[in-house]
Amino acid sequence: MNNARIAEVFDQIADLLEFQDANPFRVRAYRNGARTIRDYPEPMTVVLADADRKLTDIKGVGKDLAEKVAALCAGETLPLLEELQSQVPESALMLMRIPGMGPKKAAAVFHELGVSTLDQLREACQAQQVRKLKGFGAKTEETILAGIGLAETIDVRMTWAQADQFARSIKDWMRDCEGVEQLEVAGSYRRGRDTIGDLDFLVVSNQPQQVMDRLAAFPEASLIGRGPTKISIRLADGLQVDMRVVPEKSFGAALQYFTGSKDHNIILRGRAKERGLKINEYGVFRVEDDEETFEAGRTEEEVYATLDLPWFPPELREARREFDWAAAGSLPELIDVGDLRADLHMHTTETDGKATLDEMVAAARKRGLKYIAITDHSKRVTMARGLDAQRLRTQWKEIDKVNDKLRGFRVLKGIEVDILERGGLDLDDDVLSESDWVVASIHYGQNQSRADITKRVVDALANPYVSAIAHPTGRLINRRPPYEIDLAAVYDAARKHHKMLELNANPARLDLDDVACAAAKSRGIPIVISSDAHSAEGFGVLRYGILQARRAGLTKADVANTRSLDAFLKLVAKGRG
DNA sequence: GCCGTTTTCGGCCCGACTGTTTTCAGTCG
Repeated sequence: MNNARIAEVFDQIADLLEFQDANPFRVRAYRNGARTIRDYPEPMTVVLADADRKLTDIKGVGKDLAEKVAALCAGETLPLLEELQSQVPESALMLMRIPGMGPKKAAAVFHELGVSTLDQLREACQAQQVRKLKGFGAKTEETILAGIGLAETIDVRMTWAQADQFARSIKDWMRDCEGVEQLEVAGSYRRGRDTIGDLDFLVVSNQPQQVMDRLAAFPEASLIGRGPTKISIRLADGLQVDMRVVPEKSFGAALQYFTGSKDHNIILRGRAKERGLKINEYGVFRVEDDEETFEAGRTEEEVYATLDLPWFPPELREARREFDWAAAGSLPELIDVGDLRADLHMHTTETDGKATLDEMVAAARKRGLKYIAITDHSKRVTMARGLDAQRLRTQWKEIDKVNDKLRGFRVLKGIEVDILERGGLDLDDDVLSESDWVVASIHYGQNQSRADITKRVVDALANPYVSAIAHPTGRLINRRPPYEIDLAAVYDAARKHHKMLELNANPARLDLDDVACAAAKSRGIPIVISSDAHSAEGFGVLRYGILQARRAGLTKADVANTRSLDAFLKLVAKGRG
C-alpha cells in the first residue's frame, strides 16, 4: 500500500461523505489527509516501521486517520469505507461532477427519484421529473441536461503547455480592449502545475462591463455565467475561463486570492483571524467592533507582510512546506531557467530526431547553453532506428570532430541506453565505458510487476557507467499512467551509487514530478533537468521542467546541469567510482 | 476529523453568482 493508494482511499471516503452531506469539515479533514500523504516524501510504511516516529506527528493526520493508515498498510479493509459504499453506489458520485450539481442536489435526485447514474438522470430530466423537486426548476433541469455530457468527459485536465496556448490567445484577444489596465493569469496556471483544469484571469479596470463584453465575444465561446465583476465562459474545446475585474487598490489581494492554492489560502485566512484581520479578494482589513478598515491590498508583498510572511513564489503555494520554510527563514531561492548551463538528453537524425548533430549544437549555443550531451536511442528501440555499438562509435567520432572546432562549448558523448525487458542494458560495458554520459531508461515491458520494473531500474543504477535514469516513471499525461515502480527503492539506489535522476521537461512527461523531485532532493540526489529534444526547437520545453523544479523547491544547487562543465564531470566521475 | 502561546471544546476562509425564491440555499472557486 503506497502513499498514492492511501490518498486515493481517503479521497474516496471524502467523496462518499460529501454525497451524504456530512460535516464539511470532516470531509475536508479526509481531503487534507489525502493530499498530505500523497505529497509526503517518505512512504507511510517507513514511518510506521520507525519506532521513534508517529504518524500523528504529521500535520493533518490525527488519531483516526493514523489508525486507518496503519490498517491499510497492514492490508486490512476499512469498515467506514465499506459501510459508505453499501449506502452510496459508485456511479452516483458521478452526479456531483455535473457543473451546478453539488452534494445537496445529487442527494435529492438520488433519494427522491432513485437516480444513481448519469443515464438515469438524463431520462429523468427528459421526463421533466427533476423540475418537480423542491429547489429545482425548469432552468436547473436544462442546466443539468447540458452538463451531463461534460460530466462524462470533463475528467481530462490539459497540460500546462496546452493551457499556455489558450492563455496567450486570450491575452492577445484582450489586448485591444480599452479599459484593461492590467491583466494577469492566476490560478494553477500561475502556480505552474503540470496540468490545468481552467484558466483564471484577473483584470484591473474601472470599466468592468466593457472588459467582460470583450471576453464574452471570444470566438466560439459560450457563456456560463456573468455578474457585475465576474464572468465565466467555456471555450469551444471545453476549457473554462473565469475572469474577475477588480479596482487597482485590490490588485495584490485579488492576485493572491485567485492564485491560491485553496489550501494555501485557508491557512492564510486562519493566520489573519488570529491577528484580528480579515482577508478577501479586495484586501486585508482590520476588524474592530464590526468596523472594517483597509490595511493592504495593492501588491501581494503588502498582503503577505500584514501576516508577517514573506512573498511566496506562486509555485510554492500548495500548503506543503512553504509556511514551515517561512517560519524558519529558509525559503529556498528557486532555480530559474537562466541557471541552466547544459542539456543532457537529446536526439538527432541518427535515430528519431529531426535535426542533425550540427543543428542541435547550433541551437543549443544560440540558447546560451555551455555544454550538451547527445543521447540517441540504443538498438533495442528499433522504431527509432536505435544505435548499435558500431554506429554509436561512429557518432562519437563525429562529436570529437565537432568539439575540435568549438571554443567555449562542449558536446558530451552520450547515449540513452534502453533497460531491457529481461533486465540489463542494451549495450555492453566496453562501449559505455568510452562515453562521457549515459542515461538509462525503460521503453518496453512497461506493464511488468512493480518488483520487476523496480529491479530493472535499481540494477541499471548499479552499473558504473550509468549516470542517470531518464523519465523514471514513464508517464504520459492523459495518455499513459506511470508504470508501477517503487521510487523509494530507486532513491536508495541512486544515493548509494552517487547517481542522478532526470526531470524530463517534456510537458506531457514531467517526471520525476514535483513531489518526487522534492523527495529525491531530501535524500541529496542531484536532479538533471533535460529537454529530451527531438528537434532544434525542442530546447524550448526546458521552461516547463523549470516550473516543476520550482514547485519541488529546487534551488540552483540541487540541479546538476546548472554546474560548470568541470564540476558536472566531477559529479559524473563520482558515480563511475 | 483535526487542532491548540486565547488547548480538550468549539471553532474550522470568504465572497460572487444562479435559480428559486420573496430572503436565501446551493454551488463554485
